[in-house]
Amino acid sequence: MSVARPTIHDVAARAGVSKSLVSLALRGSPAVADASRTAILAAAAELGYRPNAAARSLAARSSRTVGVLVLDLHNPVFAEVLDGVLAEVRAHGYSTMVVTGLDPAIQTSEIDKLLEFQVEGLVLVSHRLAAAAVRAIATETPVAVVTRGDITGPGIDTVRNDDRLGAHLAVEYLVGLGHRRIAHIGGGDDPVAADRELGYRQAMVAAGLAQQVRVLPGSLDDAGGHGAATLALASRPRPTALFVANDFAAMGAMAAAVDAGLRVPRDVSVVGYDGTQLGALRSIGLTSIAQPLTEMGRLAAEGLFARIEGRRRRAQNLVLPAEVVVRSSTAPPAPARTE
Amino acid sequence: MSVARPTIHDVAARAGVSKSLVSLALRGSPAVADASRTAILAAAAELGYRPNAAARSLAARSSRTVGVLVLDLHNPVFAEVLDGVLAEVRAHGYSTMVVTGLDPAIQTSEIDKLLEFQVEGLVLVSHRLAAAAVRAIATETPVAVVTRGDITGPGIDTVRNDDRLGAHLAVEYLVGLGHRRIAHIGGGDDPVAADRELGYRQAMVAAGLAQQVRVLPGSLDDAGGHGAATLALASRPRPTALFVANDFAAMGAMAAAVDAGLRVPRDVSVVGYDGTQLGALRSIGLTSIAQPLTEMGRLAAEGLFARIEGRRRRAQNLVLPAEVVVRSSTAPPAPARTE
DNA sequence: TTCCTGACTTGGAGCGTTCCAATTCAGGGT
DNA sequence: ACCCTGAATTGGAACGCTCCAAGTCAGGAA
Repeated sequence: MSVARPTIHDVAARAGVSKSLVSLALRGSPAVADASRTAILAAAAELGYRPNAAARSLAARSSRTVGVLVLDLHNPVFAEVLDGVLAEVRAHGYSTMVVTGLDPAIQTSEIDKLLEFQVEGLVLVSHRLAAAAVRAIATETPVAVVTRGDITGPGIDTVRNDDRLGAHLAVEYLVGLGHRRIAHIGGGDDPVAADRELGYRQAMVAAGLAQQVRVLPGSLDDAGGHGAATLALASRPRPTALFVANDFAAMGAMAAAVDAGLRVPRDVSVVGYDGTQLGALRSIGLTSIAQPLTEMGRLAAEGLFARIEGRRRRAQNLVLPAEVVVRSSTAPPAPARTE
Repeated sequence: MSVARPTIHDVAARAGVSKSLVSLALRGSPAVADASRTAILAAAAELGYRPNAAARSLAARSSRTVGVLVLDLHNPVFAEVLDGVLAEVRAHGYSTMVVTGLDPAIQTSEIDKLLEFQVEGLVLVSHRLAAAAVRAIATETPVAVVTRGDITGPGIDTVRNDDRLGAHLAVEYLVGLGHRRIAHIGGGDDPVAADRELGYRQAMVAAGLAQQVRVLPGSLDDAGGHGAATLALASRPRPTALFVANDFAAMGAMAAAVDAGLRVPRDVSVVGYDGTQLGALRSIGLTSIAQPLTEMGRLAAEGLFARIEGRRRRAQNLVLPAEVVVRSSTAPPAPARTE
């Protein structure tokens, strides 16, 4: 391609000043005389000069970049969190390097790359790393974990919603509608899913429905929700409502209901978790426990900057409220029949 | 955080060799004696040495990184394209820097950042840049554009599907089912959407249905599809099938049908475009014209490396086939009534 | 005039690597 | 004993920038 990009030297030569002054002018130092500044900017524009980030990073001993690891870009949850992170990072004039990987091994290698780039902080959105790995990373650079709160330590901020409380909200909402046979479709061994399941159990007991507790093992995706819901809906007495571990799986559960010849919400109500924009699509209309995903991303980044800029030293563990967002997948149960 | 990371000098001192040999050993040069290599690797491990990417990039005059711009991470189309890009880039031992931005101004500033990082190539997934801007970028670094083929020039590869042909497939498939009143929900002024609309018109004429051509202006999202479909379904005679500009909008259209008291596919068939995993969700089951999204991403990256490595100089414009993926949103039209 | 001051400007020393030419050194051939 | 060779290793010069101590220079005070 283009041979030899112009450097700061070329700009200096063209403007008839020293490279140091060019550096100063380009970074907006007020000490530069107006005439010099004008000449330098003109020369830079004429040459199509573009600063070399690697050189700047090396010389300034600062990359002005934060890294972000997201579990899976297919799940819209992560896109929403990312919105918040990116906006906040941009507001601070930093760059973001985004990497992904479902597999922990890939996650580790991607994080290594970020650290080699000398990122000044790391946001982990739903990682699958071992606690020891996260703590090790936190000794090198500030870390903020979004959606999980189970790993803490010096240098590790967390931002999450209270999944247990969210599950309570779901159960209470369904109970309020008149449901009693409320089954839960679990999300596998994910720590977040475990909390939601626990919250479900506690809330059922608190509502005097200990007898009705029913948990079907599923997973956090479409297929898992479909499979578990199929089983749940085939059992007798059939549940009148399903509280599913996340929106993605809830969509599978809704399909399972249709496949079983049931109508949502007339025959069975479905509640998801996350409050993704996906569930808000008109053809889905999923009632869900909504987390403030974008805000969580924003807060994670904000917290990171507080540490990068030395405004805070202690780790911060934020817990944000979740709320029931009612759409069209829930309704009071059909009047009791002789089941 | 951690003060002063160990450098190659520290490793050299610890292993009792010169920094040059450390550099050689770390990069796996066969010229290094086994004993030295072992000592160096051990020293590096003990110190927790991590190479500095900025320094390497500067000294080697190569960042071994490619940049990727995606329009919008919320649309699963892009996640699928990204899968292909990331896999191919990783296979070449390069890193990827992903940036996003719906707004052309943000896209431009993000691309500037990528260029400052000295990326060695750029993949643009559904950008919204002016042709002149893309051509300017292509003078600095190889560019591959995915999903659009309207901007060409030296240094610009394109990978897309034939949207016009895909639209033909959709119409022919619906005609084959027996549909005649097939309306099209357009996707706005996007060049991709324009091709799909054109293909629809041509295919209708080719099928002898010139009289039935009906195009409703919409957009490439849920709301646009919903609005346009509502209008289409309210008109008389009502279309028996809707061919919608993309999957996202098609989901809105399906919802509009339900809202109008119609059932899909009994009363109206819906065909989308893109073949996203979203449409494959069990509760949606959208028939769609599927593009090989991941493969397109992979090919774009592969083409980029062909240019980075100097194996090819001329621009390449790939057009991949699309295919009808039949799911549950289409069926033969209901037997004709006296409409 | 001389000195001082403050506003600008500058050269050079890094930053942590890679790359290259040059050096060392053991062993084999003579 | 001497030269040659090739394998292994090395020092130093970049790479393009930032940062700092030091320099220049006009104009005002003495």
